[in-house]
Amino acid sequence: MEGKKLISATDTQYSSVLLQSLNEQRGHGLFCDVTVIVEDRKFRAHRNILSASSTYFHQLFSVAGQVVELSFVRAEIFAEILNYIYSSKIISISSDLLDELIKSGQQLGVKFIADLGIPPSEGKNMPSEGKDGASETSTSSPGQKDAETQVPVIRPEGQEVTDGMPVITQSFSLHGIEYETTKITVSDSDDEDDDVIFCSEIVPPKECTKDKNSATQNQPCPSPAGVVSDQKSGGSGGSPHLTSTTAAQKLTLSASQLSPNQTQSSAESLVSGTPQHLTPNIIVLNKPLLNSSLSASSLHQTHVTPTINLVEENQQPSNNGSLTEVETTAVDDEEAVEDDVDIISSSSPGSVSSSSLVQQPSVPKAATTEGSGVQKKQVVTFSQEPSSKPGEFKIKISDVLTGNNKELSSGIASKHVAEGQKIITLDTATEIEGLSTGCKVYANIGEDTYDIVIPVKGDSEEGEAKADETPRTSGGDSPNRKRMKVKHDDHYELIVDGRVYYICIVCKRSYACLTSLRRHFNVHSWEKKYPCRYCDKVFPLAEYRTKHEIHHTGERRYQCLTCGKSFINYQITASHIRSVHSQDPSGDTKLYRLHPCRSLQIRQYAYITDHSSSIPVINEGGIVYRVGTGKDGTEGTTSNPPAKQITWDDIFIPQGNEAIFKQNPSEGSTEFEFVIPESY
DNA sequence: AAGTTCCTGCCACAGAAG
DNA sequence: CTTCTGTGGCAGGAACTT
Repeated sequence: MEGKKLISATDTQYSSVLLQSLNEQRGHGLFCDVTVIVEDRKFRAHRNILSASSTYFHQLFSVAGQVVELSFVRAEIFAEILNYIYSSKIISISSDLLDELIKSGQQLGVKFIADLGIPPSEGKNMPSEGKDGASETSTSSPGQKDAETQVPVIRPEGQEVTDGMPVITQSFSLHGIEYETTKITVSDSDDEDDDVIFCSEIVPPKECTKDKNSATQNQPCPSPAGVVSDQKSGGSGGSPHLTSTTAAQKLTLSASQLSPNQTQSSAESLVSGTPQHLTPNIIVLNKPLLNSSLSASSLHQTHVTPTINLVEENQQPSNNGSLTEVETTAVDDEEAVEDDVDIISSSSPGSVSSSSLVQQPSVPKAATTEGSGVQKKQVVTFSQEPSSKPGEFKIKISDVLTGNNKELSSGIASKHVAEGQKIITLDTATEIEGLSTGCKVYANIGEDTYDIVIPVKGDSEEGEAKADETPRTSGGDSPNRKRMKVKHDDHYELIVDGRVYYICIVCKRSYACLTSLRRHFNVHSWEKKYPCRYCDKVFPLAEYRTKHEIHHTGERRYQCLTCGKSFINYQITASHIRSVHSQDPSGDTKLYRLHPCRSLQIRQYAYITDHSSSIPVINEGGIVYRVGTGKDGTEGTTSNPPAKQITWDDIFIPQGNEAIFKQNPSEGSTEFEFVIPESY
């Protein structure tokens, strides 16, 4: 041993080469495992890279899936940030975007960018907690106000600061900075590679904020989900954030109505939610009645919205906590990870933050509030939905503010702040889902107690947090996984009077049937896409496509038994029966006949996924055709996998790939053997 | 007003797993 | 064979578009 020399070698080029390589991969979409949707653009990237560079993503990916939507940053800005992440450089960015860039950098927890503009001197004092500090000061500092005046410190290259503060130089290199990845201990299993998580922010970009009020009607910020082709934003799916105003979610908006300061506060909290964590928190979920009423527009305000206490069961039963709040005592370690309450949330207050639940007329009688000792979350509100069916009402778990305005919150907030505790405001149930997987959450509404069950990650349904025996096999396709069973983190469950409702984590719609929710969720995730074979439209639901295609084929399956006329769909048929025959089509007697579908093969399990192959193949009813080249509609045999695979780009990207779906039926393409129904 | 699309509970079917 | 899960059609109401 003695005689041997120990040799060390450092490849100084390695990191840069590696980064460059990764960037190239990104450029080609190679190995990208996450899609970040910002406005109407989507960015493919690598989770590892993002999470390593951004505390925000680090946390987000512990719960998010393959698709993430950010609404608090503009695409243009995000592109810059992404470029930085993959190149360590910010190149020639317009100075007027700097403020926004910095702000976004703060929100995303990209230290270098977040720290741009902070004078070195100040920088030194920057809390290592990066985001934390940033968040608190963010609203006031660098980003906004000094905007123009605040010119980032620019120094000659050689003069870099070694204390870790970034300096703007020509090359923008970061020296001496150590990202504290350590603080992020959250990482639990990460694996969730499920569906989609839409992230929005409390303080939306100016433009967005402005319209907030009108947000209900329009989408202030472009939404990705809707993104797709011509489709009308897939209904609700559209943009979960800010927008959705579908009936089911009429309640939303709340956040948007928040007063400036409210918004701000929440903003802070959100921001803080980003990178900081691991602090015992008080989760305050609540929302001022006033606001709620406002927000919900006319709908409910007449009704006084009761305050709900959400109680999250904690390991520690004994929790004093007054009704209003309870602090989350440090949870057991084991669970601590999973619980990081603060983490999460990507949802935005400003965004859709209400959950609606159709409740049965007969509301349960107070199930005893079991949550005796537990962590309580002061929560939110509810509202009765006048327009709903009698007896129905919607539960709204809405935005929360850090205690400043509400009676409750305020008290609490200050109190705990004083105690040095962190008050995390969670807005919407999204957070609940994010933080309490596996925990039971109760919502006490008036006399009644409802359970909110966050399905254990990994095993979707069956509500009751099945203690997650198998922390999910996650992406890791464990061999014994049931038929490609997909893990879904697409919902949480709310149990009302023994009845389970499935709440979409994205838009908060409630469903009585999990299958309905699953089906619905695709409008958010677009995990599967159903392209029309006649035109370039793509649908998130097979049925939509089917109905749409019927219009291409012209088949009229619905026949009026009274006059014999045939119609394309039920609606027209019913309309005809009502107007012409003055009868009620939905009555007991069948007034129409539905002929079997002849032009389209029914029940074809053909859809497309993002998965792999780049060669689109579609298999419909035993016919396999290639849609890529547009040349020959090679027909194959049935047994081929029914997958028509294309990438996100094929769908989302603009006009470029339209060809893919253009089948040009007019050419009499042989691929389609549609039978023109006689009735037509 | 008519037509079209969306939504969601319900149901049946198909295929994989046990 | 049974069970579980995914898938998709249907009804019928609602919202949206033309």
